[in-house]
Amino acid sequence: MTTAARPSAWDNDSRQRFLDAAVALFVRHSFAGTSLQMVADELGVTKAAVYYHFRTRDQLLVAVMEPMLTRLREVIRAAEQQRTPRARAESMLAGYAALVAASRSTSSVLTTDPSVIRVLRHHPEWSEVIARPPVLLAGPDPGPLGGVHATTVLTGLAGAASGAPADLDDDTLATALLHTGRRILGLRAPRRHSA
Amino acid sequence: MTTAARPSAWDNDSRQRFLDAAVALFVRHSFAGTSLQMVADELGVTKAAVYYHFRTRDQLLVAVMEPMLTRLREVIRAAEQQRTPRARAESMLAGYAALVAASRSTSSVLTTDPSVIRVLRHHPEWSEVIARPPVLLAGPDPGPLGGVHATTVLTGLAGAASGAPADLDDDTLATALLHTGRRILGLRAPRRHSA
Amino acid sequence: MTTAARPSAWDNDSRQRFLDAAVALFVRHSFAGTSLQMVADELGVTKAAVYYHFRTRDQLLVAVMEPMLTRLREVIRAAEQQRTPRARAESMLAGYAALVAASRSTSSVLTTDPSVIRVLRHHPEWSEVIARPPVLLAGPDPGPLGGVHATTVLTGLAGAASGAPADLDDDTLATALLHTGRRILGLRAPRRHSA
Amino acid sequence: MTTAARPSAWDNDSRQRFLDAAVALFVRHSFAGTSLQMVADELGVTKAAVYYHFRTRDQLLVAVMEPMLTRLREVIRAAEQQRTPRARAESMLAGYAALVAASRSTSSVLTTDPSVIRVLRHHPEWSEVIARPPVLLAGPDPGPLGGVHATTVLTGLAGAASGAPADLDDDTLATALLHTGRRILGLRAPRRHSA
DNA sequence: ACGTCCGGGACCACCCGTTGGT
DNA sequence: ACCAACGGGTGGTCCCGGACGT
Repeated sequence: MTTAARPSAWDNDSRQRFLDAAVALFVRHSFAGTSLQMVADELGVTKAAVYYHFRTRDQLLVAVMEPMLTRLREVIRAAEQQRTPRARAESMLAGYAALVAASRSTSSVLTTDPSVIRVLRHHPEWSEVIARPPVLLAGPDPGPLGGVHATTVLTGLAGAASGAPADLDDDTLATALLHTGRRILGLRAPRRHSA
Repeated sequence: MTTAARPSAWDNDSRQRFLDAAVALFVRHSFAGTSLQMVADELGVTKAAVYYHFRTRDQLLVAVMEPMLTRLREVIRAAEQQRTPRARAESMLAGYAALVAASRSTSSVLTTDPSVIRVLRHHPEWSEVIARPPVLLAGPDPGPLGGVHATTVLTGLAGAASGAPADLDDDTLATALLHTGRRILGLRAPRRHSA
Repeated sequence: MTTAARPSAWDNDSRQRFLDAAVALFVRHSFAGTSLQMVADELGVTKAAVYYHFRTRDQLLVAVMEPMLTRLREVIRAAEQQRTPRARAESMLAGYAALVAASRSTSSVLTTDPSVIRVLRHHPEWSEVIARPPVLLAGPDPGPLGGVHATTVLTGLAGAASGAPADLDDDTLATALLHTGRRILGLRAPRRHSA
Repeated sequence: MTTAARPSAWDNDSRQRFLDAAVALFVRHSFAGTSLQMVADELGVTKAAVYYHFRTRDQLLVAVMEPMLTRLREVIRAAEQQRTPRARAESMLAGYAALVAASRSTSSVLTTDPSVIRVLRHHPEWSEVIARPPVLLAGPDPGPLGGVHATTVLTGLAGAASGAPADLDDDTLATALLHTGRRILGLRAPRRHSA
């Protein structure tokens, strides 16, 4: 009974296999270059099986990105509760570094593929999540170069994470990315209150 | 005679309109998401007109990327003539910063679109141009993080250039990107021989 | 005991809900334009539920039409027992008017949807029921216009019945259609034997 | 030379072949039951050829119905210029009888196929053409049966025309339908001013 | 008496590339 | 230098039917 194969468990399991296959293909061929047929072939099923779980290709994309976007929303929320622009940028940066280190593929797809951004912008619940990070990161430097540096961080860290060797563990990578991000933005490591 | 209507001049002019339209669409929809029909519609002509200038869709892509790749090849060549890894990285970085500032759209397409990289890899004359920059930039830091920083520079600067405000002139942007790149790679500004 | 919950009673009840939903959709979208999914959605169940009651889509159609076709067969049988062509036409007309008034939706689907006729023609038990009415109605006028008038009656009355206001009761509608049909066919009201 | 095959002539000719094939299939299978593949197969070409002339299946339908709808609009316009309800109904009826006799297939498709009506209703330029005829025909009899008779005429005449023998010439059929229509609506033949 | 998940196939829309004209 | 027309094929959507579970 402890290992009873509940339908819902199988359900999630089966669904996850589609998601994993989809990310891998998005990374290699971009979203627009990935057909449902390719996803189906990757798993040895037919397109109808994909269709059962995701009624449209856009919904497949949203389902793929959702866990990462949810975490990103948390990061944004935490950053916006800081009191100074500098603290908000530092918080956003640290959260973002940890996020891209943990979700290397999806992060890179999110920041690089214009088709992905186009789709997510049409989903009201995610459009804000896409728009905020650059603003938060550019906060301490409101000059024209502030935006440039923010973009450098967002695309650079995501690109670096997706290209990092697989045997580099998430924490190490996140720390390295955090330090790199601070150098780009000109932030100094904040003093910790305790320990 | 100087302004003689040479066919080749007209030719190049017309051809350039297709190239410009294509880049703009590649940026907005990625390469895989851009059809010849879209390019034709953008210019108010038929697909056959596109096909007259470019025999295949891949050749259109190559034609779009070629000027930038040629310059990139020059940058690589110049960098490889430096004697120390540090000088090679510095030279590569400076050339790359100037290049992406001058070719903002194409650079970003090159570094972010997997379909583009796939196509160029199949062209022997360009595959090397794609493979060298990370190696040169990672030169001074052969540890696992060297590659991470190199990737951060390549994707970050390109992303920043493509997102930079249009009224930021190329030289200012290139300088800013160069400084950012040095901070990422941990390079110090080299002493100039003169002036 | 009379109201005992017999399985068959429940069965028929549930089955009837599918039939009703199906007719409504056939009227709005034609048979070819109605999918099993639409029927299922209309009732808030899955396709499997539909499939449990009707093994194929064609059988769903036959089940929908069957009550009406059975009655139509009775009408034809009664008409063919009359002795003169005129009496046969009058009998057929009266029965048809009453029938379409009682089965407004199904009648209109039967006479107007070519896909429906095609399916029923493949069912030997119903092909005759479709073929006879025009012949019986055209009986008194064997000229080329006889067939025209017969068709006018068959399609016209069915169309009128399906478009009639819902608060018009069946008897009133049937009487009106009967009179209209007589005018089309040039029939005079027959003398009744009694009462 | 007088009959020189101008491109435009060929153009229209080719397009007309698609339209003719489409009507025939709509009559036999209804609109929803007719695929572009069936149209293509009927003419021995590929779907792309159909797609070149009509960008969507709905546009093919509109193109098929357009000539008839244009004539119907004329008929409506002429009818609405009459002064009495009776004269409007008579005018509408005469025009409709001539129209369905001349466009037998398309008329029957228009009045019987719900999918067709649905599509045309989404086209603002035609929705009025569909809505007016019943009103004009029911004019003289505003009771609940007026609408019933009007519908009987519209569906009945169209059905009769589509089922009429092909060797029945248009004028004879139109006259017969006109007389039938008058009997249904209870109209008497109007006195002509002259001849 | 249903829901879950999926195979196999058709549909429309649209793709890339070609031919033949002008 | 360009357009009209089309072949051959794919992409995304959705269909009918059915195996399997409960």
